Amino acid sequence: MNKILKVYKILFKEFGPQNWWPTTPKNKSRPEYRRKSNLSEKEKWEIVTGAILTQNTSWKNVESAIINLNKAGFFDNVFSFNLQKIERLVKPSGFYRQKARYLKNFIDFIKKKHKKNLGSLLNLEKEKLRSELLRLKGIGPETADSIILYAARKPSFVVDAYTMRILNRLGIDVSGYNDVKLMFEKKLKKNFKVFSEYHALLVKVGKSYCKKTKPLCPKCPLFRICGYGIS
DNA sequence: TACCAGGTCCTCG
DNA sequence: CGAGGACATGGT
Repeated sequence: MNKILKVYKILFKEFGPQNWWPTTPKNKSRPEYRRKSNLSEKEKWEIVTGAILTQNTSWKNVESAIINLNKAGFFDNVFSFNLQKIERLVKPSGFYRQKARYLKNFIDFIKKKHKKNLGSLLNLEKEKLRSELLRLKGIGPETADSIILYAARKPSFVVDAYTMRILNRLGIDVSGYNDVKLMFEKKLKKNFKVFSEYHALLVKVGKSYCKKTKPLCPKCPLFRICGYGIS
Protein backbone atom coordinates (compact mmCIF):
# COMPACT_ATOMS: atom_id res chain seq x y z
CA MET A 1 0.00 0.00 0.00
CA ASN A 2 1.32 3.47 -0.77
CA LYS A 3 2.46 5.62 2.11
CA ILE A 4 -0.10 8.35 1.52
CA LEU A 5 -2.94 5.91 1.95
CA LYS A 6 -1.25 4.31 4.92
CA VAL A 7 -0.94 7.64 6.70
CA TYR A 8 -4.63 8.26 6.15
CA LYS A 9 -5.64 4.92 7.57
CA ILE A 10 -3.47 5.35 10.64
CA LEU A 11 -4.73 8.85 11.35
CA PHE A 12 -8.37 8.03 10.77
CA LYS A 13 -8.14 5.01 13.02
CA GLU A 14 -6.42 7.07 15.71
CA PHE A 15 -8.52 10.24 15.64
CA GLY A 16 -11.74 9.30 13.86
CA PRO A 17 -13.77 11.63 11.64
CA GLN A 18 -13.07 15.34 12.16
CA ASN A 19 -16.21 16.58 10.44
CA TRP A 20 -14.73 19.72 8.96
CA TRP A 21 -15.50 22.62 8.37
CA PRO A 22 -16.90 23.91 11.69
CA THR A 23 -19.99 26.12 11.50
CA THR A 24 -22.14 27.80 14.10
CA PRO A 25 -25.40 25.95 14.84
CA LYS A 26 -28.61 27.94 15.26
CA ASN A 27 -29.02 29.44 18.70
CA LYS A 28 -25.36 28.85 19.49
CA SER A 29 -22.50 31.29 19.45
CA ARG A 30 -19.47 29.14 18.72
CA PRO A 31 -18.59 27.08 15.63
CA GLU A 32 -18.85 23.30 16.02
CA TYR A 33 -17.51 20.33 14.07
CA ARG A 34 -20.42 18.12 13.09
CA ARG A 35 -21.68 16.11 10.14
CA LYS A 36 -23.80 18.23 7.86
CA SER A 37 -26.07 17.17 5.04
CA ASN A 38 -26.53 20.23 2.91
CA LEU A 39 -25.02 23.60 3.64
CA SER A 40 -27.17 26.69 3.85
CA GLU A 41 -26.08 29.88 2.14
CA LYS A 42 -25.33 31.24 5.59
CA GLU A 43 -23.07 28.31 6.43
CA LYS A 44 -21.28 28.72 3.12
CA TRP A 45 -20.54 32.33 3.98
CA GLU A 46 -19.23 31.27 7.36
CA ILE A 47 -16.89 28.76 5.75
CA VAL A 48 -15.59 31.16 3.13
CA THR A 49 -15.04 33.78 5.80
CA GLY A 50 -13.23 31.33 8.06
CA ALA A 51 -11.02 30.20 5.18
CA ILE A 52 -9.86 33.77 4.66
CA LEU A 53 -9.50 34.60 8.34
CA THR A 54 -7.46 31.52 9.17
CA GLN A 55 -4.61 32.48 6.86
CA ASN A 56 -1.45 32.03 8.94
CA THR A 57 -3.47 32.33 12.11
CA SER A 58 -4.49 29.97 14.90
CA TRP A 59 -8.08 28.77 14.70
CA LYS A 60 -8.65 30.00 18.24
CA ASN A 61 -8.24 33.59 17.13
CA VAL A 62 -10.35 33.00 14.04
CA GLU A 63 -13.08 31.58 16.24
CA SER A 64 -13.24 34.80 18.25
CA ALA A 65 -13.70 36.74 15.05
CA ILE A 66 -16.36 34.33 13.78
CA ILE A 67 -18.26 34.71 17.04
CA ASN A 68 -18.14 38.49 16.67
CA LEU A 69 -19.36 38.28 13.10
CA ASN A 70 -22.13 35.84 13.88
CA LYS A 71 -23.34 37.90 16.82
CA ALA A 72 -23.47 40.95 14.57
CA GLY A 73 -25.57 39.07 12.00
CA PHE A 74 -22.82 39.20 9.41
CA PHE A 75 -23.51 35.77 7.90
CA ASP A 76 -27.18 36.62 7.44
CA ASN A 77 -26.42 39.55 5.19
CA VAL A 78 -22.78 40.11 4.37
CA PHE A 79 -23.68 42.79 1.86
CA SER A 80 -24.78 45.27 4.50
CA PHE A 81 -21.36 45.53 6.19
CA ASN A 82 -18.83 48.14 5.19
CA LEU A 83 -15.06 47.78 5.45
CA GLN A 84 -14.74 49.56 8.80
CA LYS A 85 -17.39 47.43 10.42
CA ILE A 86 -15.76 44.22 9.14
CA GLU A 87 -12.34 45.37 10.36
CA ARG A 88 -13.67 45.87 13.85
CA LEU A 89 -15.34 42.46 13.98
CA VAL A 90 -12.44 40.42 12.58
CA LYS A 91 -9.77 42.14 14.65
CA PRO A 92 -8.98 39.15 16.91
CA SER A 93 -7.97 37.06 13.91
CA GLY A 94 -4.93 39.22 13.24
CA PHE A 95 -3.88 40.87 9.95
CA TYR A 96 -7.31 42.34 10.35
CA ARG A 97 -7.04 45.25 7.91
CA GLN A 98 -5.75 42.98 5.18
CA LYS A 99 -8.30 40.25 5.86
CA ALA A 100 -11.20 42.69 6.07
CA ARG A 101 -10.14 44.00 2.66
CA TYR A 102 -9.92 40.49 1.19
CA LEU A 103 -13.32 39.62 2.59
CA LYS A 104 -14.91 42.82 1.34
CA ASN A 105 -13.39 42.24 -2.11
CA PHE A 106 -14.92 38.79 -2.16
CA ILE A 107 -18.32 40.09 -1.06
CA ASP A 108 -18.27 42.79 -3.73
CA PHE A 109 -17.37 40.16 -6.32
CA ILE A 110 -20.35 38.00 -5.35
CA LYS A 111 -22.59 41.03 -5.32
CA LYS A 112 -21.57 42.22 -8.78
CA LYS A 113 -20.80 39.02 -10.65
CA HIS A 114 -23.15 36.55 -9.00
CA LYS A 115 -26.19 38.61 -8.08
CA LYS A 116 -25.41 38.33 -4.37
CA ASN A 117 -25.68 34.56 -4.66
CA LEU A 118 -22.63 32.73 -3.27
CA GLY A 119 -24.04 29.41 -4.44
CA SER A 120 -23.94 30.66 -8.00
CA LEU A 121 -20.15 30.85 -7.78
CA LEU A 122 -19.74 27.63 -5.81
CA ASN A 123 -21.82 25.67 -8.29
CA LEU A 124 -19.35 26.30 -11.09
CA GLU A 125 -17.38 23.33 -12.37
CA LYS A 126 -14.42 22.67 -10.06
CA GLU A 127 -11.57 23.91 -12.23
CA LYS A 128 -13.54 26.91 -13.40
CA LEU A 129 -14.36 27.71 -9.78
CA ARG A 130 -10.71 27.39 -8.81
CA SER A 131 -9.49 29.78 -11.46
CA GLU A 132 -12.21 32.28 -10.56
CA LEU A 133 -11.19 32.13 -6.90
CA LEU A 134 -7.48 32.46 -7.62
CA ARG A 135 -8.13 35.63 -9.56
CA LEU A 136 -9.34 37.37 -6.41
CA LYS A 137 -6.97 39.34 -4.20
CA GLY A 138 -6.43 37.50 -0.95
CA ILE A 139 -7.40 34.08 -2.25
CA GLY A 140 -4.30 31.96 -2.78
CA PRO A 141 -4.15 28.23 -3.55
CA GLU A 142 -4.87 27.01 -0.03
CA THR A 143 -7.77 29.35 0.61
CA ALA A 144 -9.19 28.52 -2.82
CA ASP A 145 -8.96 24.78 -2.22
CA SER A 146 -10.47 25.14 1.24
CA ILE A 147 -13.44 26.98 -0.25
CA ILE A 148 -13.82 24.45 -3.08
CA LEU A 149 -13.61 21.50 -0.71
CA TYR A 150 -15.49 22.68 2.35
CA ALA A 151 -17.95 25.26 1.01
CA ALA A 152 -18.56 23.84 -2.48
CA ARG A 153 -17.91 20.25 -1.41
CA LYS A 154 -15.98 19.37 -4.52
CA PRO A 155 -12.88 17.17 -4.17
CA SER A 156 -9.93 19.56 -4.26
CA PHE A 157 -7.14 18.55 -1.91
CA VAL A 158 -6.02 21.26 0.52
CA VAL A 159 -2.31 21.62 1.21
CA ASP A 160 -1.11 23.68 4.13
CA ALA A 161 1.96 24.23 6.29
CA TYR A 162 1.16 21.14 8.36
CA THR A 163 0.93 19.01 5.23
CA MET A 164 4.35 20.19 4.08
CA ARG A 165 5.98 19.68 7.45
CA ILE A 166 4.53 16.22 7.95
CA LEU A 167 5.52 15.07 4.45
CA ASN A 168 9.01 16.40 4.99
CA ARG A 169 9.40 14.56 8.27
CA LEU A 170 7.96 11.39 6.78
CA GLY A 171 10.79 11.62 4.27
CA ILE A 172 8.54 12.21 1.29
CA ASP A 173 10.05 14.59 -1.23
CA VAL A 174 7.96 17.69 -1.69
CA SER A 175 8.29 20.65 -3.99
CA GLY A 176 5.58 23.20 -4.64
CA TYR A 177 1.94 23.47 -3.68
CA ASN A 178 0.50 22.02 -6.84
CA ASP A 179 2.85 19.05 -6.95
CA VAL A 180 1.86 18.05 -3.45
CA LYS A 181 -1.81 18.60 -4.16
CA LEU A 182 -1.64 16.44 -7.28
CA MET A 183 0.27 13.72 -5.48
CA PHE A 184 -2.51 13.37 -2.91
CA GLU A 185 -5.24 13.56 -5.53
CA LYS A 186 -3.57 10.87 -7.60
CA LYS A 187 -3.33 8.41 -4.73
CA LEU A 188 -6.71 8.93 -3.08
CA LYS A 189 -10.28 8.26 -3.92
CA LYS A 190 -11.58 11.49 -5.35
CA ASN A 191 -14.42 12.30 -3.03
CA PHE A 192 -15.35 14.90 -0.47
CA LYS A 193 -15.22 12.51 2.46
CA VAL A 194 -11.64 11.38 1.96
CA PHE A 195 -10.20 14.75 0.98
CA SER A 196 -11.91 16.62 3.78
CA GLU A 197 -11.06 14.12 6.48
CA TYR A 198 -7.48 13.73 5.33
CA HIS A 199 -6.70 17.41 5.43
CA ALA A 200 -8.41 17.79 8.80
CA LEU A 201 -6.48 14.82 10.17
CA LEU A 202 -3.18 16.29 9.02
CA VAL A 203 -4.04 19.48 10.87
CA LYS A 204 -4.91 17.41 13.91
CA VAL A 205 -1.66 15.47 13.99
CA GLY A 206 0.29 18.62 13.12
CA LYS A 207 -1.17 20.52 16.04
CA SER A 208 -0.99 17.69 18.55
CA TYR A 209 2.26 15.91 17.68
CA CYS A 210 4.11 17.04 14.58
CA LYS A 211 4.72 20.51 15.96
CA LYS A 212 7.24 22.89 14.45
CA THR A 213 9.38 23.02 17.58
CA LYS A 214 9.35 20.28 20.15
CA PRO A 215 7.49 17.62 18.16
CA LEU A 216 6.14 14.75 20.25
CA CYS A 217 7.48 11.97 18.05
CA PRO A 218 7.44 9.03 20.48
CA LYS A 219 3.71 9.51 21.07
CA CYS A 220 2.84 10.34 17.47
CA PRO A 221 0.63 7.77 15.70
CA LEU A 222 2.89 8.11 12.65
CA PHE A 223 6.03 7.37 14.63
CA ARG A 224 6.50 3.84 13.38
CA ILE A 225 6.39 4.84 9.72
CA CYS A 226 8.35 8.07 10.21
CA GLY A 227 12.10 8.41 10.45
CA TYR A 228 12.06 11.89 11.89
CA GLY A 229 11.87 11.00 15.58
CA ILE A 230 14.99 8.85 15.35
CA SER A 231 17.89 11.21 15.82
C1' DT B 1 10.85 36.97 26.02
C1' DA B 2 10.61 35.01 21.66
C1' DC B 3 8.13 32.07 18.82
C1' DC B 4 4.15 30.15 16.73
C1' DA B 5 -0.38 30.04 14.32
C1' DG B 6 -5.17 25.77 9.24
C1' DG B 7 -1.17 32.26 3.86
C1' DT B 8 -1.03 35.90 0.51
C1' DC B 9 0.79 39.89 -1.71
C1' DC B 10 4.53 42.66 -3.28
C1' DT B 11 9.17 43.57 -4.60
C1' DC B 12 13.51 42.36 -6.29
C1' DG B 13 17.11 39.47 -8.46
C1' DC C 1 10.32 31.16 -10.51
C1' DG C 2 12.05 31.86 -5.25
C1' DA C 3 13.58 34.33 -1.46
C1' DG C 4 12.45 37.91 1.84
C1' DG C 5 9.54 41.27 4.19
C1' DA C 6 4.88 43.06 5.62
C1' DC C 7 0.68 42.07 7.59
C1' DA C 8 -1.37 41.70 13.65
C1' DT C 9 -3.68 39.32 17.38
C1' DG C 10 -3.49 36.03 21.20
C1' DG C 11 -1.52 31.80 23.49
C1' DT C 12 2.52 29.42 25.57
